[in-house]
Amino acid sequence: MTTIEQSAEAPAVSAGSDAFDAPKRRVGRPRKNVLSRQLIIETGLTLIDEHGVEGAGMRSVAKRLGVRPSALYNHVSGQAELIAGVRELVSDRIPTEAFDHLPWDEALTEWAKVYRRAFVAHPSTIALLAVVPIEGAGATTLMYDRVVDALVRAGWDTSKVLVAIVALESFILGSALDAAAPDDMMKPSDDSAAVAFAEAYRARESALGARETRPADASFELGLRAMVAGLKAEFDASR
Amino acid sequence: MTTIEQSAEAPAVSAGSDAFDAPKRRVGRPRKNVLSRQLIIETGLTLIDEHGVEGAGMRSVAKRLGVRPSALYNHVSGQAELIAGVRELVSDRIPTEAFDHLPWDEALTEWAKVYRRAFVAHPSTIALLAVVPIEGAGATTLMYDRVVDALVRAGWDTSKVLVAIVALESFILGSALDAAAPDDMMKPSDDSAAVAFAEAYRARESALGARETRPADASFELGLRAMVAGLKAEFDASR
DNA sequence: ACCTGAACACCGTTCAAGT
DNA sequence: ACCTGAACACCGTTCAAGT
Repeated sequence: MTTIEQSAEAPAVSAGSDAFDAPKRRVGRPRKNVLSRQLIIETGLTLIDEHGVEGAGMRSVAKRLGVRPSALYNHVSGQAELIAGVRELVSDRIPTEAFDHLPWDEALTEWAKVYRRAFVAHPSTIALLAVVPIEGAGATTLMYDRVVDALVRAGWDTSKVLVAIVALESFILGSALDAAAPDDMMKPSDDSAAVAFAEAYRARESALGARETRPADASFELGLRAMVAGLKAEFDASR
Repeated sequence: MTTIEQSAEAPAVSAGSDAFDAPKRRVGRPRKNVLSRQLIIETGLTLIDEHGVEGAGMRSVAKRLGVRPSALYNHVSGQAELIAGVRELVSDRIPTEAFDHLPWDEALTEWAKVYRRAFVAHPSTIALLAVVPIEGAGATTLMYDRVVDALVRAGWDTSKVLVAIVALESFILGSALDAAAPDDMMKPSDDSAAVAFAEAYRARESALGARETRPADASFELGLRAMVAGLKAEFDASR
């Protein structure tokens, strides 16, 4: 209400510089479409990368596209579909070629790394997608299919393979979430009563500082090594 | 605005049944405080449990407490502090006694289970807390201290112990996130081209259905076993 | 079919006024 | 110090009107 009144008060010069607002298009259907589902979703991802999840609302996407918010509803059903679309967009870029030429445990390690990297590149998306259900027909399902197929061929029990993949995926998403948080998220205060923790915090800092490694990356590497080794031990024992 | 006008239109009977709205309190400081920081945060958690995260906004908390939204700002700085408070409230309930009488690897397994359970009991909080920075002086830090102390006493390298704990924590939070999602989140459509995946999905279904186990629980158990075994192998090898 | 313009029903937060 | 009442600056979404 206020917003509308304000923009109605100053319809003057349309100041060209960096303004994404004030669509100067007259009413009625335009001769050529200015929007598409894909364009809207790509814009959503761009805005998420620039300003975080809360910067990618319907009104912000519309503004960036030089369009009124209501115009978006001709192409997406609402914000939920926008978010689901962004999720698919990000996960479509996760390669699975490692399973073509590597032993299953090494391929799984490679896959986990690129999987996590895809989401760490868009930190703000992580909390979102973990919650959004994937659509049954999407490219994400095809990625799972590739991984399942490779593990079954390698000798994994068909009824257990998904359990293992989901376990690994939980670790990947949790690690991506951790990577999205600031490095000093759990920095102890100087006068902290948690002396053992404070000591370990400092020891980690100097150990990682030498190698220029982020704490989140170090934890991911260690955890991935541990989990894959544990899975392999269980796999070997069962045959 | 609309809300205010509506409640002003019907100030009539104060209909007692299940109405939480329309505070019948006159202006000015009340003789006895009706609010407190703790009460506000506990109400926040209650509403999250009842209606999910989006059901616990400032206005909803105020309504449940029979108070105007602006009254909350006398006790919390805003929504961010409310959420951080809820996080602390949930994680304060995670016990660490297992470290008193069990070997480190078994204690770590127990801790992971109760840690995950605390958040699975409040599914909607999970995405939140993973992102919210913990306050340096809170009870969460003291929990970390307890775990670090136990592992160091057991012989863990001081510079590596936090790396391992954060790795395990990533898995725990990822698993809690997974448990919060519906069981059929990745159910393949009947005509899916992902045949290996669909086959594995059915095989998992019948294997777990026999034991009445949720898929998310099975993955957590397997992943936890694998990761702790992997950590133990690396620990044993390093001494 | 696909856009604008206007409105509806919400948010979180600020602040003066009252006790 | 701690509440109400009113307002400000936002949201997502709906829908009639225009082409």
